[in-house]
Amino acid sequence: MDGMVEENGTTNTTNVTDVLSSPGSSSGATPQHQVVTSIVQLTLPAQAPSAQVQSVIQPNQQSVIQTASNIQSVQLPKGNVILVSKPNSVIHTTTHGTLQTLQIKPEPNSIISAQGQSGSDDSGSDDESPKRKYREMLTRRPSYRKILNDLGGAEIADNRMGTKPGPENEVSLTSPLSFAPVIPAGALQTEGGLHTLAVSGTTGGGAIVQYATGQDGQFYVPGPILEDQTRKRELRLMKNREAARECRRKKKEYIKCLENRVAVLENQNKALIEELKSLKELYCQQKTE
DNA sequence: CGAAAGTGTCGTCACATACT
DNA sequence: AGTATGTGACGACACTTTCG
Repeated sequence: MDGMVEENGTTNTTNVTDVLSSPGSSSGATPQHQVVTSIVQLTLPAQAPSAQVQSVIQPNQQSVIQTASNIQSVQLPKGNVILVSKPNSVIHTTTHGTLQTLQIKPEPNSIISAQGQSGSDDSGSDDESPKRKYREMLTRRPSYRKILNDLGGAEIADNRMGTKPGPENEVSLTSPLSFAPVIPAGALQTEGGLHTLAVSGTTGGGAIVQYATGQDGQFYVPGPILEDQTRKRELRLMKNREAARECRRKKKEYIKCLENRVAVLENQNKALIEELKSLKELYCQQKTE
């Protein structure tokens, strides 16, 4: 990704026509690009059935498409559409030597479906109810996984780091219990001779433990119940540990993508400013002649 | 050089949401 | 309703940087 930013540092607008073309261009072999208010039309020449572009694409957001060879960037304002004249065309994006495929579907209403290398959860099961989709849009910020997929970073997201169980953190609850003398008020419930106790941890957490009391008043924890609770808790902690790692990794990736996006947009801005400057100079030159 | 401050990482908990 | 999952928040710890 970092490499991508550096590559994008130079924008050369002279080779625009090498990759992007409009359907109305006179020659199929020398394509051109056309940006119409909110629609970018692409036509791939017959000789070039696929063209490589780099992209920072997010649905419903201003997006950027750039060629792998720094040739051209096309900015898509929010809510825009890419039209490709050839149905079933494919746009490959390159990031760090890996490919992401954007499949252009022939249906008029389906614009682009992105398919990362992982090919995981993007199977396009559109049986989601509109109600659910609406609610999702309104209430839940997209997960990093989703955002990354949208950004084309799915191939990175699946590149998991090695996971180690971290035995030093696997606190065993099978050790002798010593909570009985410090039972807080209201934390004890009894049902059928079996008591449920809420135990507070040292770091603000807690656990629910069940135990029974014998005839001598001593309490004991039924073995199978304790084992089951311990096992469940350890399993939950382990899963959560993994989930936290994954979440942090995705968050980092997400931030990296955002930083790359900023870099790309800054470069574009710089190029546009330069272009404007030279056009102004040209205009002043012609005016004085 | 040692203490304090800053930074990064990790495990855990709590909670919201998704799923079954 | 119960369970699974994702993620923000928190505290602990290790490491680095800064300052006197």
